[in-house]
Amino acid sequence: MYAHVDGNNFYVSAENVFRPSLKGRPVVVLSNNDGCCISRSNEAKALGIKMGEPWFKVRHLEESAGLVGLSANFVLYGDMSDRMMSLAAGLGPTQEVYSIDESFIGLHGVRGDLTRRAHAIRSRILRWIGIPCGIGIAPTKTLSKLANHVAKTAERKPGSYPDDLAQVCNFGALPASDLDTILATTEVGEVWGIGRRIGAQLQADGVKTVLDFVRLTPATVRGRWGVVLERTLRELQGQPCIQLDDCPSPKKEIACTRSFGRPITKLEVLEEAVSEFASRAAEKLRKQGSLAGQILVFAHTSPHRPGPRFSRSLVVPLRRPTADTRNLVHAAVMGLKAIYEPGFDLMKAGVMLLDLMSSDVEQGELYLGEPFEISDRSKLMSAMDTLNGRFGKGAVHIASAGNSIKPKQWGMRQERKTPSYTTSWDQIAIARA
DNA sequence: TCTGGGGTCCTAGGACCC
DNA sequence: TCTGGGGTCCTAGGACCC
Repeated sequence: MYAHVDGNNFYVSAENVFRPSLKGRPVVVLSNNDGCCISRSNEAKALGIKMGEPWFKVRHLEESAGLVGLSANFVLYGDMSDRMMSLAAGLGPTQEVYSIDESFIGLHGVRGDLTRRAHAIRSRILRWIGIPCGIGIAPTKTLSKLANHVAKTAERKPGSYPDDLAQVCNFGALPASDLDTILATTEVGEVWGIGRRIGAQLQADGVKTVLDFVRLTPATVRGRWGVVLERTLRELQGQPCIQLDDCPSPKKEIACTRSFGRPITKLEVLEEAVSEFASRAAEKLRKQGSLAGQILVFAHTSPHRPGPRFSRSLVVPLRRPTADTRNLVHAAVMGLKAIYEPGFDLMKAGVMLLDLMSSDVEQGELYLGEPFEISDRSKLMSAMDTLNGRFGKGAVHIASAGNSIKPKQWGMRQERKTPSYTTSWDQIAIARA
């Protein structure tokens, strides 16, 4: 048995904890550059605001409907997530943290009434952290996510499902006929692993509900859509195919990319941005103990704006695998210079580290220039990481990433950001009696 | 004026090997 | 008329997830 736990409207709920006056109002949290809505309160959903909807299209609702738009505060959300995950872990012996607001819990060996246990954990998370959660329980991961969907929908839209399934929904405790009724009232597109494209194809074939889908045969599904969807089908039929992954393997690629707050045309400014992206990516790389064999750099104009288009990328092989910021920045800037052309309003750029490998297997070399020791290089980098950890991001950085005296010309727009209530001493929340 | 960022996996096709 | 069998590696593109 598996449980799936996730926070309702997670980013908005995290903001609500520190600004209770937002409760009951339509609130959205915006992506970087205050671009799109990436989390919506129930009231915002009720206004018809879609996931990913551009802010400029819904902004008029500030006046007419009291809509509140907040810039994303990922530091706050990350910290609230850690707290929520540690409580969710109390549900069973193993946990897979699947995303910032979701985890799967393995329930193997857990005795007693699972539904009651889940309700208790849910109350604890609400009381101690302030985040409302949904919990789904079922024999497979895919079914547990679906059960959670039912738990949430039953709470948000009374009458859509039996009321007693609200907040916590345990498929394992349901008679088969009740489960069929639930599957028959749930659209096939709600299933984890069925996206827009395949959802539309299934609909066109007359497979409209989850029950319709579950009644197909694995062979049919495999023949038409492949092994991935076959696995989803089997999971829905109750056959576990996706293991709990409680010890995630290191990333195979690491990216750092950004849209700019305004168009950039000058190479010098781009060089600063790309240096910064490569530095950030290098930090992530060292954190997971890897080396990169190649680095990709790209820049492009906005796909939404008229005018001449530009979009280019280049993969720069590194002479030898490295996690040294200086090598990675150098390679990224060389790549940028090779693809750059003047005369375009560039709106986005980024780097990706590719061909990652463990730093345990670093290959030495015969080098006929200045001799160096591998360990000296990593000492410098870990000194940098330690300083930045203690004194804040960018306290020590590479010169080509710009300096703090001159304001960044390529920064993001973030006009509505809330304080880092839980992670910064000078922004800590103050309780008043 | 204005549209995010970061990942994974699978498949097909081409080049190349013996 | 008719054109082997088995394999690897790489890339691009498509689909999905949050």
